[in-house]
Amino acid sequence: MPHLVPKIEANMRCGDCPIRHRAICAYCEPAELDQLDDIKSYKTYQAGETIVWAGEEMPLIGSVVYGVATLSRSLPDGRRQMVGLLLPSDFIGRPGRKVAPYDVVAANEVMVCHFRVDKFNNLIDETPALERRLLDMTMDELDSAREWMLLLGRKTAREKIASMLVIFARRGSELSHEKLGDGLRFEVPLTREAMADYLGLTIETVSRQFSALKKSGVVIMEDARHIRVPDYVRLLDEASDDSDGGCIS
Amino acid sequence: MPHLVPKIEANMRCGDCPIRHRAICAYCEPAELDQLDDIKSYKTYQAGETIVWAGEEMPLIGSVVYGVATLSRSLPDGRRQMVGLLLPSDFIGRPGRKVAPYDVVAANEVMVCHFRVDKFNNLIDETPALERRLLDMTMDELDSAREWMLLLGRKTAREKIASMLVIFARRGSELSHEKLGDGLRFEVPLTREAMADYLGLTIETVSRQFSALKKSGVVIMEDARHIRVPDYVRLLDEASDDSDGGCIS
DNA sequence: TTCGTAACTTGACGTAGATCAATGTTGTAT
DNA sequence: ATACAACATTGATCTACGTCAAGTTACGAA
Repeated sequence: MPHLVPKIEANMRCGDCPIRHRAICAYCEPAELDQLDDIKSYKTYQAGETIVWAGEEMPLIGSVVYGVATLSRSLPDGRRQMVGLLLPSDFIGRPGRKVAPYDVVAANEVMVCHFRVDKFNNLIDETPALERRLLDMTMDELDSAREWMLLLGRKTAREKIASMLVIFARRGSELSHEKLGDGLRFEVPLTREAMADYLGLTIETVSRQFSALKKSGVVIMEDARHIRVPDYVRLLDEASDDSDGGCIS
Repeated sequence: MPHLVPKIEANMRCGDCPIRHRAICAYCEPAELDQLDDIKSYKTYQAGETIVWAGEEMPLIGSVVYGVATLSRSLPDGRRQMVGLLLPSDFIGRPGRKVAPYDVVAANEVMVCHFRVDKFNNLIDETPALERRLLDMTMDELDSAREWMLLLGRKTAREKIASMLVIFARRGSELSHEKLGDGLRFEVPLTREAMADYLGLTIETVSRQFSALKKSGVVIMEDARHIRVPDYVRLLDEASDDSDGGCIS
């Protein structure tokens, strides 16, 4: 499979890392980056591979460098809900935590920057820049989790799909450095099943709503995984979102 | 309305505060508590009163001292989803945030320990004990938000009600210092409407599921707001929860 | 090229929970 | 006591989404 993944070497230094300014290390000084360099290593996972098993010992602390990973929980009978989507620069793990509460699964090929768990736990206690960054990232995560609660509890299937597409559109425009707007084209980085778990729906409903949005002309589907949005505001409208990517902070 | 609220004076010192060891101040030394004392004041709100309006300037940073407050978001057409329940010691606000993203509404009589916003923002930058506590609390919140996502996305109405009752039961046994177990009696601190918003249901469904749980003998309803649980494990079972209040951390 | 499998789509039908509409209950003000 | 309003319950009906069951499509292996 040919893929457009940045060429990242196993020996890359933190200072050259593509997520340097958005990840846990964003507030670090060069000297602090050196310390991170000493305790990190890169590892890639294939699509579908489980990175962390819920209920087992937390094997890693780290950051997503590229790719998309999913965070999910299950009920005893197997019903499954995704509780987070990990995009490049997102943090995996919780300092001091022994047991993983969620499954982390690679949706694509994913590269993770691993930190040695014990070393990282020590480092974060001594490095305010790391702790502060983690606080800010955790609060952002909490805000998105809460926004997702609104989606799960109150939105219709169609609104759920549209909301998700807005997220993918934002991510796509970030990756391609294109401005969000009409005629936008982007990839859907999840299977129908993963999307169903993300949205609290079934595969069939996801599929039907895609077809419905296509029929209404809100999206044009090049294939099952590639979408074009002729009218971005129309899509936002379908999502029934209040604030359109407005003021954060 | 006679109520069993602790006698808390407006001039109470942080060292005497009932939430001293669980709130944002939990890790503070006496000298740091003195600093908090200087920038705080207590205020009470009546049931139904809005403490913070979503979209307006964030008027406060603080902690719930007693009572229950709700955190919620709405869609433009009025659909409403509660995204958090604020119990004693829970923190309100986000350092540095200018605009409130959620409504905060008192469900009962609520006392809040207000910090002066600008002073608190300065203090947290200088006080690792505060920042670390906020990080830990925020991560706990994130875990509960994600657990709630599982509930909203995948649980049936009956499981949702049972899960909520487990939360109330835990809170009740905490307040009364009784051990969780059979024959437990506790108060439901929310109206049917607030519960519906919490669970992503309608009032009618909430009411019907209460009746159904009553008919099955899972709960005994003394009145609409007071519940007795003859068999606590049975209730846990109805909630289909995986971990029964097991290992946190 | 054909086969096999995983991902996806579509249709027919069933159902949990929403909606609409009374009715009952509780607490407070008069 | 009475009246009113907020809160809660219950019933009848509707519908969005789930379930079950065929098909397609895409794609890598032989």
